[in-house]
Amino acid sequence: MTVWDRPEPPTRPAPLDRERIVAAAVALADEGGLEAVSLRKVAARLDVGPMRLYGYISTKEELFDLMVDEVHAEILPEERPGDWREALRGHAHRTRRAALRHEWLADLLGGRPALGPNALAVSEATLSAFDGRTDIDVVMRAVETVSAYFTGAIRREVADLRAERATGLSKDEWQRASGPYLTRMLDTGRFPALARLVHDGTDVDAETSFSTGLDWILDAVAAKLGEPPV
Amino acid sequence: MTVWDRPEPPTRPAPLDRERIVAAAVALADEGGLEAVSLRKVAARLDVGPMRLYGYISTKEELFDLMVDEVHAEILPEERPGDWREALRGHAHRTRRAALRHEWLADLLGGRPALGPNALAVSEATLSAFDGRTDIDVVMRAVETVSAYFTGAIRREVADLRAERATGLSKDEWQRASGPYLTRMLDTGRFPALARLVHDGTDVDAETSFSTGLDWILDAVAAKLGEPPV
DNA sequence: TATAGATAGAATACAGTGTATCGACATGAG
DNA sequence: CTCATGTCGATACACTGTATTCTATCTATA
Repeated sequence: MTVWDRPEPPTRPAPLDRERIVAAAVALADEGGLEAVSLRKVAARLDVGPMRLYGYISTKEELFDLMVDEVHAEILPEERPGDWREALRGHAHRTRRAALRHEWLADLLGGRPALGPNALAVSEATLSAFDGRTDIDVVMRAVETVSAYFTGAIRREVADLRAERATGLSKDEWQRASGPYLTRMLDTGRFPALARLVHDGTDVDAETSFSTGLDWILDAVAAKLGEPPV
Repeated sequence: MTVWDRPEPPTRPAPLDRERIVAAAVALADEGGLEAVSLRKVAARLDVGPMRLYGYISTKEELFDLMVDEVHAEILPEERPGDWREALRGHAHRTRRAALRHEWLADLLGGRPALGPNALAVSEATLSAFDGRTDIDVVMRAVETVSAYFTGAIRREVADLRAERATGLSKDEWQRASGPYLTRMLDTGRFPALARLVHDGTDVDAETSFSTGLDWILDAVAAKLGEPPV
């Protein structure tokens, strides 16, 4: 009679709590996207009836909010940023990387105010890089502008990624050669400027494009904060 | 026997087409948000069985795409913009206004590539304001940056609007006084920079904030396009 | 004209969804 | 031991997107 043939005790399910629920939901979303997250599936993954969840969560939207806050833990900077520029840039890039790890984040980003503790901590970290500044309205505008930018940019990047994946073609192939509908549209001659851009524009990788736009905005912010232009 | 007592002919339903379907869907969404749009309700509004729609649309997502393109008709500029700056600014503001008329647009914006004819026409209009420029990569980055910004900014604005509406409180009241959860969080002292900003920051109306951020970015773009700083 | 075939449309069906409600059971208090 | 309380599971409801199947109506041919 060893450990191995002795039957395990009737494994009473590990006690439920929000953390476990959110973790299960995140796992599901990572695997199959947001639409793979259903309360029934989350519950199943925890060996629990669907209704149990309502003891910890009052609606599915709330679960989504919790998921968003959960990944904000990954967005927290590890060390104090050197200056405000580094803080804003880091915030943007870490959010982007989190969204590439959890693509469903792109669907939720900006969809509702993010007020969870981790999200607040992220804001705090970013803002604290502006400590000592008195022009706090400019600071506020700066943070808002940058986060509007990266929200939009990340959404677009993920959207493009999915579209690309759906056709199984590389972006280059898709845009230039085959993508039959778009090619046809551009060939109508109704969109000359657009056609020229698609045809002659060099396409840069997503990260560079993200960074470039971000840096432009940071330059603008610097100007508004009264720093001398480079 | 007048027209009035003569029974109408058995009103055979107006012939179905995409336009009518999309219009019905948009109407539903305007009234009750995106979640009020179900194929059954759209069909019902057209006095038609749900399955009829599949002759014109192959999936619900496709319907959403069509809806997005439909409102892009409202985003088309009425007259040719004076210069690129006016073009970009106009594009942003018209998109914002469209999203305030059709809040559900905020949920869809940036969620998938917008390639419908109207969306393409909007891009074309914007791009054509750069006609004659040879630095087309810079132009591309400029357009992308600006549209990333307004996508994100619009989403946040609508999200805030809804949150505000949900509590029935004015933004001011909500942020400062009652919003019990947030106040409690800020009172923990864990978010001093954030607390200070919420407390001391003057809150400007959404439109001004949108415009300000946009203008900053346009300034940055101008710099990159090699125009002298103001 | 009669009949076969094609086709458009409705009805039904299925596998899921979020969530309200209700009933059993366990646990703690008197 | 009894009773109250409160937790948890099962059941139920109204709805979703979409596949399939059936039934009329129209077309074309014999």
